Amino acid sequence: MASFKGQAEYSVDSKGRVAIPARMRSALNPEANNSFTITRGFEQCILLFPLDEWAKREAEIARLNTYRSEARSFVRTIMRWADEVTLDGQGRIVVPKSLIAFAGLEDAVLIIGVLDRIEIWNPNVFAAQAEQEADYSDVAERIFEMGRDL
Amino acid sequence: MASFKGQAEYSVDSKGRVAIPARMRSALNPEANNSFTITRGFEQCILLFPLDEWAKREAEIARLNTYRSEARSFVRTIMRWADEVTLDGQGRIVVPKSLIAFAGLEDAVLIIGVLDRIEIWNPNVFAAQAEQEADYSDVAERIFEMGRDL
DNA sequence: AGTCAAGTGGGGAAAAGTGGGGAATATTCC
DNA sequence: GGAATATTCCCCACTTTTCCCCACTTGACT
Repeated sequence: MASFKGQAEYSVDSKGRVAIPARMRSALNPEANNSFTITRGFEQCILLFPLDEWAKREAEIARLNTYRSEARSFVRTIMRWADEVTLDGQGRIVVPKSLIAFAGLEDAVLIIGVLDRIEIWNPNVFAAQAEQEADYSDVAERIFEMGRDL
Repeated sequence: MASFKGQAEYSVDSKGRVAIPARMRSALNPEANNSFTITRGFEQCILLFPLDEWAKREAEIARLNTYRSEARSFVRTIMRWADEVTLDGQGRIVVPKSLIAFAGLEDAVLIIGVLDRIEIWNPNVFAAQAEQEADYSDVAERIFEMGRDL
């Protein structure tokens, strides 16, 4: 599995292009074919899954029981926003307009590596919602304790 | 497991480079590949985990169910600050700007070996927070009492 | 005194990020 | 259907940052 990490603040140009940090590009498997499935997150942000990683997710989704109305709605929402994007020669992707609007992107974006996915945020939106989250030490302590147990 | 110990006061140069003490470098496993995952600590300091050590922690994190909102925020918070750094030919690492800012690093740094990790502090920040801590012997007493009760 | 290892500083080549032009392709509108 | 317009894609150019290498200093040990 790709292991994205780190953060960067980059710009969105007038054509809706966003550069993907070189660190994260080099974490891609060759099977991803320099491409991502781009979709909306549960929070107000954009998600990028390498193509190979997305294939696994899609398989999971396909297994859901679509005789249940809830499941149908869930699958519909996920797939409705999903699109495929490929890196250009400069290591950038073009973000679909609908997703730019959804995430409220303006000039600058915050790009975060989150293990199997890359998240793209409007920095202001991120700051606003990060405030509501639990304190870092509460969160981190649990993880680092876990490590110690191994 | 690597076992770091001791302390040193080194400098940060204009390029954000910090030398890692030779003692600590020689404590690295070959599997660490002369690389660390660098991240923020609970306190206002920077943590370095040898790559092999970090891999264990990351495996734990990857097991979390990211369809749960709490887990998502948890993983995002951890991975956002994490980055991979490698020793250069002179035994130094480049500290990411966001972490320099977080830890408030200036010209000098205090480097402390703490078992499985290395901590990097602004010496002034360290002194200030050390003052607030309870007396060393009181702390020791409590910690080891706890252990005995388990 | 000489050698060696360790820490420090800087120069230059290479890579990364940013912006824009223009051909090819789609889309819209008469 | 065809012209006009818009969009997409690929390429080139510029600036900044990163990375790799070399050189100097200091202190320990022989």
